[in-house]
Amino acid sequence: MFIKNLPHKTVERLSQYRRALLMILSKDKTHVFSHEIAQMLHITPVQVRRDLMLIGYSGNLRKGYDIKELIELIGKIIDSERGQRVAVVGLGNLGKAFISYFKGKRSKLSMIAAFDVNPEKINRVFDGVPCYHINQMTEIIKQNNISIGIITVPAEQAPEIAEALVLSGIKGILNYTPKPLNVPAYVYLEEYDMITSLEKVAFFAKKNDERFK
Amino acid sequence: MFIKNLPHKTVERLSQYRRALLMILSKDKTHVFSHEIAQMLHITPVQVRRDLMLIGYSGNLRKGYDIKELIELIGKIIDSERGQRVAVVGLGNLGKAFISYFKGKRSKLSMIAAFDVNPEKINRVFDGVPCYHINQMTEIIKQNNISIGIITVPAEQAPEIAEALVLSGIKGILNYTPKPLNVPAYVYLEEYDMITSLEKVAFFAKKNDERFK
DNA sequence: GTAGACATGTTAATAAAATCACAACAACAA
DNA sequence: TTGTTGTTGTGATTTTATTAACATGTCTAC
Repeated sequence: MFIKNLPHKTVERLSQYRRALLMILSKDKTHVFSHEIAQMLHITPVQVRRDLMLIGYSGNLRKGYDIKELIELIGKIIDSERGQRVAVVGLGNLGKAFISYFKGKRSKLSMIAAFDVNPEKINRVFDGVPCYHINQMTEIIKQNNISIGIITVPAEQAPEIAEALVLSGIKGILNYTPKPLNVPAYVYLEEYDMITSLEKVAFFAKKNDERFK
Repeated sequence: MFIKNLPHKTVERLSQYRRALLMILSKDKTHVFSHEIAQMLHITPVQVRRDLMLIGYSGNLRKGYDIKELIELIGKIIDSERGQRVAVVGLGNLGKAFISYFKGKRSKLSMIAAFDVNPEKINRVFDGVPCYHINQMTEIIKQNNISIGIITVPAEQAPEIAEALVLSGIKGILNYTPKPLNVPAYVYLEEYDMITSLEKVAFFAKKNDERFK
């Protein structure tokens, strides 16, 4: 399903809507109102309705949105029909954390492999995900048609890893190192840096504190 | 130092500018141009200049910006003069990852404590940070005047932890669980969810792939 | 039926963020 | 002196994201 130019933020929220909806599916409810979704995610009902409008979904005026239908539609939009395979590069604490978080989330994304250089980790399975030596990365990525890579190695190594991923034919990279990466335009890159986030919190916490004093 | 209403994104970038600048301080350079900073972070030079304008810093027309001065000024703006103390709640893989990342970053933020319920972790020190039982959280937070909390516990427990943090007098929370939290307005809350990020990458990777084919 | 309560869907308005475009200026070379 | 180059600083514009406002529709109560 194709919808032209879905805003970045909307894509993020769709992912969250889906998860929230999956959580309430169990509770024998079949429909949900925009204000209920909004409350779960602490955003406004208008925001929810606008997002759903953008993906062309219409709810029932009296009953709200059909939960199952909506979950399915979101899937059609954000998931790739044939699924996408993911690998984590760097099986340190963060790599492990990611795999654990990921586990059990059924979806079109599957975590196929981890890569590391530590001999104690290689050829072992962590939380269902096998770990290989980084030397084998290109080979395994191509073999398994892995299209998304998550970088959780030490910062200095990030650029070479990124380059290798790109050469292996990866389509998207999620970079958790503080080192900004350079990738060609046909590879989608998302970067997140914990320290920046923390400093941001620190700044606004301080500011808030002054304001409310 | 007070500057009214610095945009969120600018605050994030200031943190990154500072880190980038600290990295090049060593290399006997004393000045830097906006396009150099921009290149390091993969943004535009205009963006850099605009941000610096917002914090009221003026460079030298011919030499660029004085690195030391700029680092200092950024510190004056985003750091709290008396420093801020941080605690991690949940010493699982993610909690550990955060502490490791944090280590060695000199700054006005200090990582004071971790909390967990696992007896094997309690009363031990991980990467220089002592771990206590969650029961002691309020007490230790107050004692040490900790003002920022990072939540890395399993999602179900996040709301109660958040509430406890707020009651303990925390001023800012960084929530890594997928559970959206509710906090009073005087507490600054930042949320980040790895799965959402991954799904976003997956979506745009897929889209990019179609577009460039 | 018809008024009231309460949803959705959407256009319009506003706010936040990024970019464009260019004036102003310093150093240098001819 | 005068042009050339390459920079900063910033008003104007554009783009992206959010919020307001309200028309429209459906059920319920009377």
